[in-house]
Amino acid sequence: MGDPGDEPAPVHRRLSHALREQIAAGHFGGGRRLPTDFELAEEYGLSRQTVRRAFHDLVAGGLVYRVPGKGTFVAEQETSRLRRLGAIEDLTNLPADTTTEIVAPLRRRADIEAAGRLRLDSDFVSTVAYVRRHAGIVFAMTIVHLPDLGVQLPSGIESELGTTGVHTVIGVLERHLVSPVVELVQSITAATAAEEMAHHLGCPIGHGLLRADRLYLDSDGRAVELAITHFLPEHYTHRTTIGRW
Amino acid sequence: MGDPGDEPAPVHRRLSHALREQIAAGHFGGGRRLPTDFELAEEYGLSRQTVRRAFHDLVAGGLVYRVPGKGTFVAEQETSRLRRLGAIEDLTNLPADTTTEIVAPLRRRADIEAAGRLRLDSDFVSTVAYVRRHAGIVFAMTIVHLPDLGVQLPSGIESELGTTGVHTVIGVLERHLVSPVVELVQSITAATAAEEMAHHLGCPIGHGLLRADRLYLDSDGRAVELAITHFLPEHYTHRTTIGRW
DNA sequence: CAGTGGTCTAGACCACCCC
DNA sequence: GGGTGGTCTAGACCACTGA
Repeated sequence: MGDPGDEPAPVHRRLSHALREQIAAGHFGGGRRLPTDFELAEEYGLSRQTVRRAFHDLVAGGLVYRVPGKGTFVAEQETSRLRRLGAIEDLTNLPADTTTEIVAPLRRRADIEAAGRLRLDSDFVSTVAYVRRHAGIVFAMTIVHLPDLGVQLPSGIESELGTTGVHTVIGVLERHLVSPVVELVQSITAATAAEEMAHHLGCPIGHGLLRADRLYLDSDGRAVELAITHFLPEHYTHRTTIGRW
Repeated sequence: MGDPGDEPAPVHRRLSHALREQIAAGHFGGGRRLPTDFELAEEYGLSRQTVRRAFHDLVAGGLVYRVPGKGTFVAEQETSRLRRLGAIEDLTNLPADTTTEIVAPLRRRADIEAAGRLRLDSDFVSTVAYVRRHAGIVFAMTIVHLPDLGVQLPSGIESELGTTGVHTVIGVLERHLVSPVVELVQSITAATAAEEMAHHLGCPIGHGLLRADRLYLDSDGRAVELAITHFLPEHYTHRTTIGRW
């Protein structure tokens, strides 16, 4: 009943999704070349334009780049403190060498502000907090607010996010949702470290931090997660590229 | 000589450029509908696919949105402290009700770090600093570094950026460049206000600020401007949207 | 029902790269 | 010269909107 939400995705999107997964699995690692338009059109029985449409999305997300006369290549990994967000899927898995550690367990409680930002009728949200480490060094702390979803919250959400967790909350959560997450609205601003925040991040009180609010929306426009992350500017820079007039 | 750089832009890009300008001029103000694919194809003598390609860029930039069965509409303006960057052209004109005031005049001097980030052989850059106001309130301070361009620096660059200026430096500069600006690399992090910065921004020393470094590249890959802006978080939030799996 | 945007195909020409 | 990606065309079918 209602909308099943399982309308078949367009062919070009399924192709770009398949290519993303193959890239993530390292099938084209080390700057090796991807198949050409014509090869993929042949392999999947598609027109070249449909293949190009799929590549267009990957290029826009910064995952690959194309060179006229040469071919299509996997973009080099961003290293150290630079992070690029070009696709929602980049958020469902933590980058290599990054782990999370829970500092406040999942608890259901009233939070008017978070509930309002999640556009809930109720004032109750479930909240969990954790720190993120890269190469063993804490570089951020995240507070996640989840609405009362129709489904039971995944019971393993905490154990799955243990010290050596490699998934983000949204990555774990998404497997339990009926509608997929299709949009992320991100607001970035600056903040200063209060006492508890400074304690978890290992910085002085009053230290300048980068604050990112990320609101995840499913295909029905419902907010399914609000994540508020404070980054240590010494260890994290948010980078975006705008181009192609 | 060398490369003239005046290779004709693709038709779809010229169309999207024309539509951008008409939108900026208010031809489709107040959520009114834009022409349909077929109308534009007819008017410009193009195929529908080419028109769609032009619209795709505008949609990706967040300038317009399309509703199946209804039409194409200009996206609502972001208000107050939210700012969205979807296209380089958004940077060449200041938003409405925003002005600039020079606080340090243009001067040529040695700056190894800035020269390095502009990838110059020389250590000399020209630097100018100004504050930005919105509705009369200072919300940011920008330091702009310019390389020694082949051309004479526009003599009117300061007067053009007076108290009531409506152009950004890159907007003025771009009219004097041989190659157009086609790419912007932006890094965002947090910083704290030093004494002079705090003075210009009217905030306490040590106040948390949002710092954005913007490097503008022309079509030959040369850096033509490095702009370092510190924003007051109370009056500015950087917002981006990621979507469409 | 006509009109809209979303998708896909089949074919073409071009500039560029590399052999 | 063959292969690559970039562009453009002409036509088709679909789901959805709104009168």
